[in-house]
Amino acid sequence: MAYRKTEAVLKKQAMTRERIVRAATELVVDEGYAGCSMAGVARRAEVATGSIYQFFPSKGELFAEVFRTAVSREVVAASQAGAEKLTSSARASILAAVETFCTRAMRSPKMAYALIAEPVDPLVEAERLVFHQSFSDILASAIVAAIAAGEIPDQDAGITAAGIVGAISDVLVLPLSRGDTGEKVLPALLAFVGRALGRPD
Amino acid sequence: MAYRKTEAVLKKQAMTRERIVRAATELVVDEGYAGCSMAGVARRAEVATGSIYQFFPSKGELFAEVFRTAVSREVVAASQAGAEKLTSSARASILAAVETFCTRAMRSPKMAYALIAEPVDPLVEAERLVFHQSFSDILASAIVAAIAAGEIPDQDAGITAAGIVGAISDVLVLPLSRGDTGEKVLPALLAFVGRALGRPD
DNA sequence: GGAAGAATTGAACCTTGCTTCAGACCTACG
DNA sequence: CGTAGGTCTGAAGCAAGGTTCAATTCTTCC
Repeated sequence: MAYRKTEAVLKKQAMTRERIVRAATELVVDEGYAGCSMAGVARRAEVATGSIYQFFPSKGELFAEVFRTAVSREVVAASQAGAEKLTSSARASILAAVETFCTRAMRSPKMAYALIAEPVDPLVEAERLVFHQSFSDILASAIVAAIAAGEIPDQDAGITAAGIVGAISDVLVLPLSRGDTGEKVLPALLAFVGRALGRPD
Repeated sequence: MAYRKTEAVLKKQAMTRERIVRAATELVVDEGYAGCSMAGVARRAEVATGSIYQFFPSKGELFAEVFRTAVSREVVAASQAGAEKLTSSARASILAAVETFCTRAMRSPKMAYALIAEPVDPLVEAERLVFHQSFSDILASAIVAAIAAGEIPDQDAGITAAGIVGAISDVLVLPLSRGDTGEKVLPALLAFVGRALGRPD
């Protein structure tokens, strides 16, 4: 046995892997999923196409990771924003989460469009479902809290949450797919969400 | 000149064309867009693969027509349902349109999923946007009427309409993608839409 | 330095399914 | 009938892009 992986090699590989994920992410941010090819990722990461396959078994798996990471980033940001407002009111907390999500989406429209609505392969599609679901779950628990606090009327929290996520998606999709910032829709969207939550009877 | 298209030939061709569109539509209803290949359409329509290209320049164009037809059918059904309730109240009219849409969607889940959310090619994707837009437009004008009638508070009708379409989509997507009927979500969804429209102050 | 073995390269390969097209078959009309 | 021209067939062609792999380069350790 004349060769054994050393610490340095492992570290270098980890960096390469990360560079690949970063390159793929940047490609989605810049061009959308449609503009992503393995060759393109390789070029941007400065590795050979074949090298990607040392770290990921397929294109689907690579981009599933890209999406998963992006999703978790967004979910954390939104739920943090919600948590910060929790002291004032449950309503405000929900609206803050929604607003944060929208603001961030408008900052990377291509990525947001990819996460929300762009056609992608099945493996990646699954991550998108996770995204809608995760975000919906955050809202749902906030909604449950708001109901308990008597701030909004009794309702099916899961449906309301899914409805809000859907409303955000559809309202943003057109602006986002154009690369437009769609800044002016935000107030109206927040008003919509506010009404959809309802007022205590 | 020893040949000139006769009435009978034209008629036969029109029938063939229609058979192709019908076969393609049935395929989407049965298998979703993912299960549609040109060979499959040809088999089902009992023509040769090549014959399809006598009527449609590409797969995208064929399915764009399939989607366009399906969309207009749904839009007509929903707006009719809305119009029928218009005498009672503008609110009721909007809710009737939404309910009709959902009920019909649940009857052909694969087609509904394809129209709402399934990954498709760009040409067909455009039709999907038209779908969301058309449905949104119907709701928007009903919403404008409701505002004018003082039944709901002043609001950006376009955003509310888009929000409602999005909410419907997202609430239905999970059930639909599973082929589930999702019957129990309808009341909660209608309640959501009702709240989102708002009550006069 | 050199042998053993791992990582990396990138051009060739392969798969999938849309599209084409040369030939067979019809239809119209003299 | 015959011929001119259209229509239909379905297997072959082809494009795009993901994946593979023989050759090369690098890493470890004696």
